[in-house]
Parts: sequence; structure tokens; C-alpha cells
Amino acid sequence: MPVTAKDIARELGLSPSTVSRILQGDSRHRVSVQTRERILSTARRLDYQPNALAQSLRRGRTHVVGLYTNHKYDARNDFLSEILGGLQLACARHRLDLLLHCGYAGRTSDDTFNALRGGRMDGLFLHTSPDDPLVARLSASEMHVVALADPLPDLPSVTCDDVEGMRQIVAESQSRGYRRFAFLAPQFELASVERRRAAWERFLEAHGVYAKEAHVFRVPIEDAHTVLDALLQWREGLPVAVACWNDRTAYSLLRACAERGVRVPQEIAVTGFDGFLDDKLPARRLTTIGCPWVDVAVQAVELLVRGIGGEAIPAETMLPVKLIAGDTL
Amino acid sequence: MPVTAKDIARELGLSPSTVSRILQGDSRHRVSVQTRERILSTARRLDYQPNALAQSLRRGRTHVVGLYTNHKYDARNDFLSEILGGLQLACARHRLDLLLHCGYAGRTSDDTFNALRGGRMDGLFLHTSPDDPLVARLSASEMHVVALADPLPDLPSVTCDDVEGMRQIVAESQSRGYRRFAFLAPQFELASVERRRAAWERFLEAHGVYAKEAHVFRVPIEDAHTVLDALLQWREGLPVAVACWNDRTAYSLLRACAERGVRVPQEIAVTGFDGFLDDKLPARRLTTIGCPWVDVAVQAVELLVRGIGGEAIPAETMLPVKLIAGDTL
DNA sequence: GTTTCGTGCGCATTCGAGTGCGCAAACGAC
DNA sequence: GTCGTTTGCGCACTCGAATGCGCACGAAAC
Repeated sequence: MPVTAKDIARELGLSPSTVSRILQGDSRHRVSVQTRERILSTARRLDYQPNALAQSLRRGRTHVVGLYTNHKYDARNDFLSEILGGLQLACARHRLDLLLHCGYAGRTSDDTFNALRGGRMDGLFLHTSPDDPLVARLSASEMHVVALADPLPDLPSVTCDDVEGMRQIVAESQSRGYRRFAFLAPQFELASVERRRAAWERFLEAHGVYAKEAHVFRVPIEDAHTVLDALLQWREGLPVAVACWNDRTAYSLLRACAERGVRVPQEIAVTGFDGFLDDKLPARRLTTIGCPWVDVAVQAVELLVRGIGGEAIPAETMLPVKLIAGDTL
Repeated sequence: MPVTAKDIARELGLSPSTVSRILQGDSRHRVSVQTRERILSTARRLDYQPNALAQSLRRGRTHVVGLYTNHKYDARNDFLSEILGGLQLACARHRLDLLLHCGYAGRTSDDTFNALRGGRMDGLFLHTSPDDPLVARLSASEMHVVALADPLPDLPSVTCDDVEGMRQIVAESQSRGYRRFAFLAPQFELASVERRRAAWERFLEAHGVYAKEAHVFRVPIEDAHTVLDALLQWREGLPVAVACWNDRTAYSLLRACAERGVRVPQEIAVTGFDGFLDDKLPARRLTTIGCPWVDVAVQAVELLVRGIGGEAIPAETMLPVKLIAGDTL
């Protein structure tokens, strides 16, 4: 059985309240120096550790923040690892603990919402699609929430500058002489994907390229060969500059190209978005947009902490990105 | 303000205790069917959500388990992501939440230990080095703990069969005719590394290979070129079969080989350990040992749950591995 | 000796839920 | 009408800590 404040009080013939005040450093309550010392030394001797649950219950603050995502953790998900690293770093600074909730593993978004309401957490980081029911419930509530990486309706978010990233990609492909363009989008909804796609179209139009030469493919990336076939059968022909919505998609495409003997970037130019460079094998360096995901997480923690503290926080915080030139464009 | 059981009681002119019993389904306490229905419907109408902290405080169970590691989350740490995925999966099944504690980010192991004692968690998963002070404190305490992937003194663990893995690697390199061998170990202490190294030495000796032709290099993998230099300057000469303690190390070495023009596997054969295959680029397929990390995590959850439930759990649970033949050996 | 002030500390309640025990009303039996 | 039983529910306390308020006691002032 763990030692409680009551144990210390009993041991010293004091009341629990006096013990509590000393251990919490309540300065308004005057206590003699001897008593203070006796309490502190007994606490040390008995190896006292306050019960976090009782403290949280009383104070209404848990110092725990949650992370909810409907994506899956696995060895191929660089994105979540990177975000997690940033969250850890910044949470440790603020002495916060991070509670993981995951939408994919049988846990519904209701569970997460109830965990929030149940007082288990002070706030929540969110990375999910805009149509997740949790999003609407959260924005209707008074909970403290910050969306990570992807903007969500009516919730504050920390994101990367998708528009600027696509501007650089379009500008670069233009200057390299490409005249046919494709965009590889996933089949699920994600706000930043739409933002990247929209920016891509807009910047192409600004260069005088319209729908005929700029096509959006929505193909599941699991089967990269299907994607490649779709690209090769596109009647506009080659070469084509393919802007992939993220690095993982780009790498899959590159792999398929290599397996089919398609020359990159002569026949198909490939760009990614994220900046996860391959440290495994030095085959090709992907041309991509470097996104400061760790900083995104760190910023999100700062904002959430301020939100929990009662401050108003900006609707969207957008962090700068920059082109990482590789050899696939 | 969230709705409490007291609010429901007041609304219906009942006592909080009756409300609590109904909502908890206490069958020993007889309550009329009408009252039960009134309570349940009011709870639904007011959107009642029990306060998890109060429940945990009273019941002495939080349904939260922790994960402590002194390693860092980042895009290159496939291992943690994979483990995390497995933990999520299995925790969701048992309706457990996962609390992340990380040794690297300014948080000391004391914080984790105190969080455990503070009643915030019911148990803890551990992935750290044997000399982490937390390990000794935990094994001296009554806490429920399971070590992940690396055995720790006096604590139950779920690991992969390192010995069998190294047996297969040694057998394979032997049968391919290699006569000089090296082992690439990290500079930090990790129990499974020592186990792999010891097994490697033992199986080599069984094949009549002794210290002269089998050397252990302990070089920081950050600078793969230094490692490569050390290998090339080893006076026993080439070819050498290098068993890397994990995949990440192997990939770094491969990259350095490619950059220096060293032929793999003709001059240097490389094997890894983990089974994280590169899905990014199809340059080389690493020969490695496939480890079921997701299953390790899942098993660990099952064990921890049983431990929390009061059952005794086995000291070490070892999961089978298998050689994944690539083209680097 | 009474008032006044200050020091040192405890009582009682709160947070929100869970639980042993026992009380009151309704019911039936005789 | 009295006794015994069942049904239905609440009192009071628990978990462990935090906190507003106020009491008791000593010293100093008059």
C-alpha cells in the first residue's frame, strides 16, 4: 500500500490538512519551521508520493493530454513517429503526459470523446479526416483541442504551408520543361491533401496549364503498379511530372517505376511531400517538400497549453516549408 | 460543467448512491424497475459521463498502462512504431489506454516511477537498458511490469528468439563460404544485443571459428563511414560477413558501402536483425531476421493484463523468428 | 485582569463516485 | 392488531488530497 498524506499526519500527530499544505507549499498557511521540517523529513523517510488521481480530481487538472488519430502506427508510418517525437519533446518540457487514442484499432471516436469528458485529459491533439464524427462533437464542446498537420473545421490547427510547397513544386517542374502533370491523391479525405491539390491546380493554371494536361489520380497506393499503369495509359503521354500527395506515395511509385524499367525523371518525374528522406539505401534521392513535422508538434503543444491556460489561440498556425532537391524531378 | 451522478440524483429526487448503483449495475441492491428506467433515461438525456478520475480513485484501477522507453521516437525508428502499433491494437481490445513516458526528452525515470506509484497507471511496458535505475526500482516494487523486446533483470519480458536468429545467420554465412566474420554492436547496453553477440560467437565457435577471425566492432552507427573504415582496415582482410545487431545499423552500413563502391556481398556481406524491409526504393533487399514485433507487443499486453489481474506470469516469453533471404549475404 | 494581536494549526467540506449497512414503508400471515 | 418479511432506497463513510475559515493559545499592550 502506498503512503498517503494521512499516514504522515498520523505518524506526527498532525492533521492531514497541515501536511497537505506543507507538501504543496501553501504559503498563506503559517506553520512553524520545526513542523515543516518534521513533515518534510517524514515524507522523505516514508517515500511519500502524492496520489495523482486524487490531486487531479480535486484540482481539476490532470497534466495529461491525448493524441487521437485514425491512422495506424507501423514501421512505414514515418509521419506519426515524427509527430510523436515532437509531442514527447514538448510535453516533457511542460511536464505533460501523453495518452494515446487510436481510431483504427477497434476504439471508436466516442471512446476518445468520453475519455476527454471523463476528466482523464486536459486537452487533445487530433489528426483525422474532416468527416470524423469526433470533429463535430469536439468543436461543439468546450474541450481544448489542436489539430495536427491537417486543418479541421472550427478547430485550431498547426499545419505546414501546403500552398507554398505546391507552388515550389509546380515552379520547379515548369522550369524543367514538363508540360503534362498528374497529381496522386489518396482515396480517403484529408484536408491538407485537398489543399495541396487545389494549390497545384491553381499554380498550373497560372502557368497556362489546364485540366486536359493536368489530371488528378485517386488510386489506392497499396498497389503501386496499378497507379503506374494508370499513368502510362493516360492518353496525354509522357513525360509527365507526377506530384504525389506525400512521400510514402512517391516512394511506392518510384519502386514500381524501377520494377517496370520506367526511367525517372526522363519519362516520369516524381515529387513527394513531407521530407522523409530514405536513410536506408542510397538509390535515389526523392525530390520533395521538407515539412517541419517535429516543429508542428512542438507548436501544437505550446498552443494547447495556452488554450488550457485559458488563452485564446489562433485558428491556424502555418509553418514554412522548403523544397528539397533530389534527382527524381 | 460536466453532468455528475449527483445532478441526476437531484433531478429525480433520489440519492446519489442509488444513481451510482444503477449506473454501475450493482445487482445486490434492489431498485424498482421504474426508478431504474428513470435513472437510465435521465442519464441519457443529460448525456452523463462518469468521471474517470473519481472512479479510478475509488476502485483503485485506472485502465491505463504506460510505455516507458529511453529511446527516441522519430521517422527512422521503425522499431518503436511497430511496437506501438501492436500495443495499440491489443490495448484497444482490453479497453486500456496507453500513456507514453519517454526517458530521452528531459523526463527522468523517476518521473515514470512516480507516475506509476501515483496511481496514474495500472502497469507499465518497459524498453530500456538493464542499467537504467528504473529497472532496479521496479523489480524491488510490487508494480506490474513487462519488458518489451529486451529482457531485463528480475522482470518478466516478451522477446524474440535472438539465439535462433543468430544461429540461422551464422549457418547461412557459413554455408555461403565466408571465413571471416564481424559483429556490429551499438555503444549502449541492451540485453538482446549481448544475447545476439554471445550466440553469434558461440555458433561460430561451433563451426571452428575463433576470436581471430571473428571480431566485434562497437562503433557509433551515426558515422557509417567510420564503421566501414574500421572494417576495411581490419587486418584479416576481405571478404567478411558482417552481422549487424539490427536493421538500421545494417542499412547505414549498406549505404556507406554503396557510397564507397564496396561490393556487397562479394567484399562485405551484410545481415540485419528485425525484418524491417525497405519499402521506399528497390535497390537491395537486406538479408535479415524477421522478428514479430507486433506480436511481441500483443503478447506483452496479454501478460500485463494477466499480471494486473493477479495471475503469475512467466519470466520470459520468447517468440520465434525466421530468416528473410535478401541479396546482401 | 482584560483586550488585542499574531502565531500555529485543525475542522469540515469539496472534488465525483462507490459501498456496507440499516431504516422505513408496504405487504402478507396469523 | 401485531409480528415477520420483503421491497426500495438513503445515510454515512471511503478513496486521497486541497482549501476556506476559524479556533485556541501565547505574548504583548493597556
